[in-house]
Amino acid sequence: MSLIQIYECLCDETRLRILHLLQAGELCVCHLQEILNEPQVKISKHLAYLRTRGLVESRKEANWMIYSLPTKPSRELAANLACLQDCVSENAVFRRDETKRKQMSARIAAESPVCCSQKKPSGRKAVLK
Amino acid sequence: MSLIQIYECLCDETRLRILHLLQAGELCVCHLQEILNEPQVKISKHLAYLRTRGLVESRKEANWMIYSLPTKPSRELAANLACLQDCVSENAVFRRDETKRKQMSARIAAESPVCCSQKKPSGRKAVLK
DNA sequence: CTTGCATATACCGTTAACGGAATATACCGA
DNA sequence: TCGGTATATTCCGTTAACGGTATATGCAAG
Repeated sequence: MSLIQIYECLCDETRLRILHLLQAGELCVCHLQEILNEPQVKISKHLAYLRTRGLVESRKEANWMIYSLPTKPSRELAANLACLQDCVSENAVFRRDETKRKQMSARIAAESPVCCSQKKPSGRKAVLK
Repeated sequence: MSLIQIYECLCDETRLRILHLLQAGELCVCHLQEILNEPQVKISKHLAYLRTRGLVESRKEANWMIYSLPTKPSRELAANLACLQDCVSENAVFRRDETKRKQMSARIAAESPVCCSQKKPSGRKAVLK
């Protein structure tokens, strides 16, 4: 993971929003989809982009893929993620993402057995640590 | 100058080296050319790329164009330039650029009336503040 | 006003990012 | 095994970055 590759990953707003959200903790694809309000394929492809370059890690849980920031980020990555947090801390789009994330967490915590799409209770739920 | 645009500017090694060098002070194109050892057109185009996005400023002096970092950088730019400095401080390529810059400055200070190409003394010299 | 140097721009080919549509895969519950 | 949900991948068209070659512009010395 080179410095240039890090910057390449930071060149897209969707990826910036994903990275910003993941700094508050791991998320599955459908939750990202809900928060960012973007089509699944778009989220999925940006996550693949980030994963192949080592900016995020993923683990499988049932049929969800849960994405998170690396447990051991390089010095360059850590520095740039910190810088990103600083840069977007007052940005409306990123703040709204945070808010939506909190609302979603609250909904999940309230035991509403809904994962993402709010279509039907399914008895299943992505469990985030 | 958006945050995304800043990251786009940071995606290329030549541009990173230019920005890193400019943090130690302004430079003209031919000096950058000498330090980076890259063709003139490449340097010039990357400088134009940076200039149109507000990452560098330029002023004309005789027939030299002298490039520098913005006198009033945005918060995002300042943060990312600081981050860049931190990230490359131990990188061989960037350190070598610094060394070459110092050698060049010493040569100029020693009154060798040569601007860049070392071809012929011309009696002219780019004067850096 | 011509010559030479410094710099910028136009043109071209190659490559990769990006988004969307469609499809494939994987897993779970019934 | 079947249907549905979550996610990934393939295909495709558009766009922009990048590097190189050639050329143009601007300026200064003589």
